[in-house]
Amino acid sequence: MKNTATREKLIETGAELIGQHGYNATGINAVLKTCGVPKGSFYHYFSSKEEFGLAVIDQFAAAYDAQLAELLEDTMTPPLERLRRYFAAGREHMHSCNHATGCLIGNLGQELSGQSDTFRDALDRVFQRWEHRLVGCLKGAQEAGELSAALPADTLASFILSGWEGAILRAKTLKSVVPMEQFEAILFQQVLVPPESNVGSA
Amino acid sequence: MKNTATREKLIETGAELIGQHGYNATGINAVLKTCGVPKGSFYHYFSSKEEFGLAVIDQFAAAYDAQLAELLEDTMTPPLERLRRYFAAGREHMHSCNHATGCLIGNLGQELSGQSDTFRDALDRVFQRWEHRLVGCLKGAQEAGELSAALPADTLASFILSGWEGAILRAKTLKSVVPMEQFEAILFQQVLVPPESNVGSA
DNA sequence: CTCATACTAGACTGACTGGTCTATTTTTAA
DNA sequence: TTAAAAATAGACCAGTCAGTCTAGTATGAG
Repeated sequence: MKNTATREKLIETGAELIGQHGYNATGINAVLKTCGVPKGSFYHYFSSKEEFGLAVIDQFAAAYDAQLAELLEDTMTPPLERLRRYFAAGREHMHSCNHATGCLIGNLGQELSGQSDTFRDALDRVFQRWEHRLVGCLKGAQEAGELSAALPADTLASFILSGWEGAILRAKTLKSVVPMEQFEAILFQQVLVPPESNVGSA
Repeated sequence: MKNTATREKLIETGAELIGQHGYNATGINAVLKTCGVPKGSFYHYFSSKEEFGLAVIDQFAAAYDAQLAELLEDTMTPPLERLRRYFAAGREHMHSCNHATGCLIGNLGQELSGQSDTFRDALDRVFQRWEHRLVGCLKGAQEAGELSAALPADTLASFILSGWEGAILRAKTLKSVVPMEQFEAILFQQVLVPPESNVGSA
């Protein structure tokens, strides 16, 4: 029987520290000290820091995707309202980490995608799954008549994901969720508009 | 007379390496080896790596702001066309660095704003100057009747900056400028619209 | 019980980190 | 001409890094 508890503890601690300080700035020794695991165990479960980092990404992606599915596929709620709840959850998370962590995948994408193709591929897959969830929600909104069908859902999803990630970045440097609120405001006012409406008219 | 050539060479090399690998992953020795400057000179000009990093940011911000002013305040060109040129320049730069570097300020904002308030402040000031240039251009567009005056220019500028930074991040992880193109497409189709137009109607 | 495997434990290694130190050369000003 | 200041030069330091190594303990199968 495999003891996965230690492995999970390492990954959990790693996600926390890497989220706070980034991948390069997080030493293995710091992870070990934080969760009280000896080095021998670490290299029993992971062959290298890179493999560990990938495991952290995988674990985070799985948990995040589950949360995303729950929020964006909640059929009891109108599609655009699900999106609003998703944004609200993001803002809350930003508050709860004192505007310091932001989005682990976004952080690592910025830090590592120019450094290692293995990491870049892993992170890109996460982004694409994420985008795919958005596409589903947006198509639902179009079918429900909440959203103009004139805009292709996949382009829209890419637009939203980019904007949201950028807003998180700005929120980090500003130490305020205002950029996230501004992004959401204009997004719903100008982009996620019902069919045949006259938006933005002066 | 101060010999600023060596200092500038250090900053230039630093900007390049930090842009490629990030701040933490760029060692001082690597910078020195790349530009052939001995360590004694480095610590003659900079008291620490942090001060060096801030100098790199300052230098980059000044150069970037100058370029921004040239593009966005070119009165021979209609305001929204200036913005399109700015986006085109960004895409070209993304190509020219093989989708690896992206935006130095965005990279460092992601990497360092949770790590050091000094860095965070410096980077935030750059973002704000940048945003201010956008506000000017957007107000110009509103005055020229190219853009609905219903949307506050500062909220719009924040929206654009966030979206653009996020699109750059996505472009890095995807190794493709498509996210930047998608952002621009929807931005001009839905957000930067003339007064009283019926956009997005199905 | 016995033996192999899973796991824990942490001292240790070589490479590299940011930073210090002393010495030397070049430049400037008087 | 000379002395101070600016700048170059790189050996060196303590600390940290990812990763290795050996040893010991727990566990489960037969």
